[in-house]
Amino acid sequence: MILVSSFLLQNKMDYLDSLNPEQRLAVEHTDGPVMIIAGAGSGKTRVLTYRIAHLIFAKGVDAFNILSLTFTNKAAAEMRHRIETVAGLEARNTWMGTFHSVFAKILRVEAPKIGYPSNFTIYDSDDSKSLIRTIVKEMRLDDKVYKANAVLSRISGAKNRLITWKVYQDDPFVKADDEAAMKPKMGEIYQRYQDRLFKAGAMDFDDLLFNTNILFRDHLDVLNKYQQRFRYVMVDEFQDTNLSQYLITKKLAAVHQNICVVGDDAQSIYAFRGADIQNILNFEKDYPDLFVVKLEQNYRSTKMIVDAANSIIEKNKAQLKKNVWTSNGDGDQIELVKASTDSEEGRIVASTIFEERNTKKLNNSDFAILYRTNSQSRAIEEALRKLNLTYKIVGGLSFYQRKEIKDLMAYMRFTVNPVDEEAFKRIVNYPKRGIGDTSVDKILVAAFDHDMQLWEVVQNAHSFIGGRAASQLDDFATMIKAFKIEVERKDAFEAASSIAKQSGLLRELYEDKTIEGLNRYENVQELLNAIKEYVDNEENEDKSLGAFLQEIALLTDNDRDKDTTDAITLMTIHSSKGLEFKQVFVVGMEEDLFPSQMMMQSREDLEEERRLFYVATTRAMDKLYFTYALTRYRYGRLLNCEPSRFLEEVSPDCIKVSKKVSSKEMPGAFRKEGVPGASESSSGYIGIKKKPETRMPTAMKLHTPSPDFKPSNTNNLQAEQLVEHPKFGFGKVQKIETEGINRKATIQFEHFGEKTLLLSFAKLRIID
DNA sequence: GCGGGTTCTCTTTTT
DNA sequence: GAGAACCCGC
Repeated sequence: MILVSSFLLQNKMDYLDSLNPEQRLAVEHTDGPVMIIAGAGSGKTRVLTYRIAHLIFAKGVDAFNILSLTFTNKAAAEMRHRIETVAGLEARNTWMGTFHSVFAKILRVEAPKIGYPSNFTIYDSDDSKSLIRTIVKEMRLDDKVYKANAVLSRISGAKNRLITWKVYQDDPFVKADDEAAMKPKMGEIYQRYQDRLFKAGAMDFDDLLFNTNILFRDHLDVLNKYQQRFRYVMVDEFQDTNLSQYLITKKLAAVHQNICVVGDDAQSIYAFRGADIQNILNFEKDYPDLFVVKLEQNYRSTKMIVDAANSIIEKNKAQLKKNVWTSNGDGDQIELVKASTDSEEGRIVASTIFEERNTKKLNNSDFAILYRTNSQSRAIEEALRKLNLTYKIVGGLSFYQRKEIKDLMAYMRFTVNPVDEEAFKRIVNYPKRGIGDTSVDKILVAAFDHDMQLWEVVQNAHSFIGGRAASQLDDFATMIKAFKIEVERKDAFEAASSIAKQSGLLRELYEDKTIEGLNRYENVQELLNAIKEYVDNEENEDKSLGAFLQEIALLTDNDRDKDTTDAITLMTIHSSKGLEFKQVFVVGMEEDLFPSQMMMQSREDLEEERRLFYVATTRAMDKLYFTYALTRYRYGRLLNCEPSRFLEEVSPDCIKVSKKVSSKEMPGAFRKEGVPGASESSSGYIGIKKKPETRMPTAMKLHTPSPDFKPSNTNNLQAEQLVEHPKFGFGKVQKIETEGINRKATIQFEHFGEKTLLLSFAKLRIID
């Protein structure tokens, strides 16, 4: 054992020599608070890996005392793999995982302390939304006003900032906000939602973090236990942490103060999930004796790509100063490709890959196609299939979101935790057993009225509902009881197989002989295989079904083992973070698509989209393409598209207009205008058509709201009134229109011209 | 309670 | 364009 260690140590020391001075500092400065600002392609994962190895070998730290938090399971798996190659099996005891998975694991042990069962269920966002819909219905509210998505994101935002429903309801600012949005019942929905989750023994994604905070706040002995255990805490992708996550890490590191955060503010792209870029910008304030290292040398990309990326990101105001540079070769300019339609865009991308692959002897896996939204993959896929190019899609509709998978999982969930309301509703009448919506409603109402547990009501169905449905429910309860016994006695795989068969689910699918039906059947088999693998894996100590469910609830499609065949990668820019490819296509570079129109509410939003653009750009090692289409099918409609404003923000020296342009439409129409400074191509000068009036002037500074800005109740807003908008500044109401249940106000703003705003969204201050 | 047809809604990113 | 919600007749 000692021999092995010293051999690895020797090995590691060789590796140390291969690091540049900054990387080495980041690895060797192990104690006290450290912030590593790691520019794109600066060898961040390598540094993190060696840092852990260094802790174990050079400093003699027990791997058991190291906690390493990442954002995706994939990143965690990658890190674990790399550490084992550098530091050997000893590193296995390091706690490594996503925030959600690590704290779910802790909560599984400690949950009873805060009143939850240890076999609590984790609700995914579909479950959450369904529960919200139920609550909105029960409260007899308009589900067009209280849309599940909007309500959930509001609640999620509150939880990520550790605002309880009580605080939420008592806060006058929140109240004013909700009233201005004409959603005054939001606080009550939050309260009921939380109550129902609790009764169902369930936590949503945000609760895993929220409740960890509660646990650490109310049970100092528990906090102390983990503080002692995690002597070294590391956080990767720190720019994407939200307040809830940040406070957990801060608490954990409070005793030993060995906290190391790694991140790049320029790659912060998860504000919609509550990530707060201020965490990284203000980290220094929390730790005055902070040691900061900047990794600025990019090892990944050509000089051209690094320059282009820098020219993009420098437009942002909110950022830490750094100077990313590379000693790599110049490389080619970025190719800008215009297509007439989205399908032509796909064709050009596919044929370019086909040619490049053959002339440069590249593999499919050297190419990636990145887009802003998942729905854009369709047109690209079609084109790739026509040329027989192998591709794989990362993300998109997840395996775990498929109906058949959720159905089987719901059976397993309900068996393990028979108060899980969402699981119950899913399976009680599937396959059909004559228990309709009316009976289900009666059961739920009975549980609510008598303040009884769902499972108790189901077992005593005769006392609450009559006739046929009651005896059907008896059979259902008997079946679940049988499942419970199986779960207790057998391992996850045996129990799950038995549940799949006995429930009739497998038969139901088997009888469907359509292609989709066959697919569904195979998917269920695949899930069972996954369970088998889980059981067979030596590393998993707890082989119960409950343990497996815990594990799987936090997996996403990105984490599933894909075939290792050589394939082109298609994914959203968000999923591409941390990856690299020789050639990258960023498709759909159209205004309103990228930057997304939904995002364009404020300067902060624009800056986040720009960071996303930066992330996309810096994935490429050798060659980068931007493509856009002049028309695109979206939601079944053919839209006219404007090229993205981002195209104009890239340094003109870095872009050339591609020869691969629209076959149907040659550039005559746009010959006069053009990308400022873009070089000419042999086939003509293709430019960017401008329509400035549809754009928010980027150069113009957005209004800063008055210090006492507070949205007014806009129910009685009328024409001629003066208002202040937090982003657009002062303006005068022109007219108010009612469209269905929506009210719209047309406002003439001092600096931004006339805008029509939906009153349920706009936060306006009425000036008396 | 069920099945089939139709209408409506949501179209941003993920743990 | 897809999936959920809704409606209607049996």
